[in-house]
Amino acid sequence: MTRKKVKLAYINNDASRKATYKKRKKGLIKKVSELSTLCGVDACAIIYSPYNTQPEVYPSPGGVHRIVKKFKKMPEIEQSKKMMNQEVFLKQKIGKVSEQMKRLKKENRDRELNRLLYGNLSGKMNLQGLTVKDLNDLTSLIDQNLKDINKRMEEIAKKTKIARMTAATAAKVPPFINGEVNAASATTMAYDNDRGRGIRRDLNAQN
Amino acid sequence: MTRKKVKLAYINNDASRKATYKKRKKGLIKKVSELSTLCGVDACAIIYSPYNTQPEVYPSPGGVHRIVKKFKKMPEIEQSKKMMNQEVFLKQKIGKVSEQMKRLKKENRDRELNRLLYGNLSGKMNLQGLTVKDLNDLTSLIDQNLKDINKRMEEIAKKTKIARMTAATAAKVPPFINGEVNAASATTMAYDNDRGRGIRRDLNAQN
DNA sequence: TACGCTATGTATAAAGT
DNA sequence: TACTTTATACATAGCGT
Repeated sequence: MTRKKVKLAYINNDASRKATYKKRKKGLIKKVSELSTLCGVDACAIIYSPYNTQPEVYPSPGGVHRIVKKFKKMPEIEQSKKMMNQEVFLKQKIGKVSEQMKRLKKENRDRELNRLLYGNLSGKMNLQGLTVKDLNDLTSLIDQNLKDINKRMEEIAKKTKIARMTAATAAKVPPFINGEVNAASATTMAYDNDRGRGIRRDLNAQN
Repeated sequence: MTRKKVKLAYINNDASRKATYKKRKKGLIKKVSELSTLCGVDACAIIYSPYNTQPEVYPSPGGVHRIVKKFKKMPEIEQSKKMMNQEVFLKQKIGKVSEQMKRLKKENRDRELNRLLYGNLSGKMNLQGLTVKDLNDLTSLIDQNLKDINKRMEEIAKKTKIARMTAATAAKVPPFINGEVNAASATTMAYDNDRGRGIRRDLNAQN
């Protein structure tokens, strides 16, 4: 069966178009009806099609007249205010999608940095190809990772109830359970094993 | 997360109702827009809600006016003809559901008869509790089963390419591959092993 | 031509942030 | 409160009858 992804455009094939019309009109009317019921709002729909001489409406001709009357009472200028029309609808949609794209780009970049970090953990990192921003972000990333690690360590320490362990066993753990390790010290820890500290000072100066 | 099944009734919780309204209104407008595009029809929707002083419409105030105007031109009597309104919509729905129930009942009955048939294949069938209709249906069922079996046999015979088999092996198969076995002979075959043939004549007489 | 089926796409109820 | 996420319910395209 393998259903296609619906090209949002006029359907050229007459039979398909009619079939789609029938199905979607039914679905649409159901939706209007549900919205009215669930949210207790006044809503109507009018659909003109070549398949019926009369328009198909919801909720009923009378109901449509009542709602339309209410609509007509407003001056046109008022009607245009804060109203959902095609243009606004599309613009909002575009805005949302742009936002999402931005997020995705950021996510991608973060992943890339992570890959860089973990891919080089055991060897020496090659920082030559990175921009200043990349390096700063990498620094933040390391900080965040260390914070996460320490947090996790504390959780595990609590859960396993270190206090009840023998002195000999507990002795192996202390470095990780002595209270919280803040961001500054975490960074220091990271750069103590690298040439990074000097670089970071430069970067901070540029910010 | 486990989404509930949507009780089609007014949502009492204010926050939920508003959330649902926003989502569904958006979905509804999208649907109207899609119907217009895909099928090239004139359609509009007007929604009044307590969340906006102005009604929310599709496609635009101007477009709505145009469509509404067209609608208002018709005499009310004409509008009621062949039009989709709430009542017709519900009646059609009820009709469809009734049809489906009918089908399901039939399906259930068929299954029951099948169970009866196969559950008694090796022993003697107890036909005492059955109605005349049950017996007739059971007869049809047996016919159908035999037809299916013969059809399947032929398919298998073709697939395994009997012609290429040795004469010794092929000799075991002939009874099932000698052309098509029609309904009448299938029935005969079935009843040759049973007292059923007599019963069937009686039943046919009653029909 | 219209209707039923079913795999797949889409809408959305809840819960999280 | 509004936006995002996730699991599920719901709508429906393409087929077959």
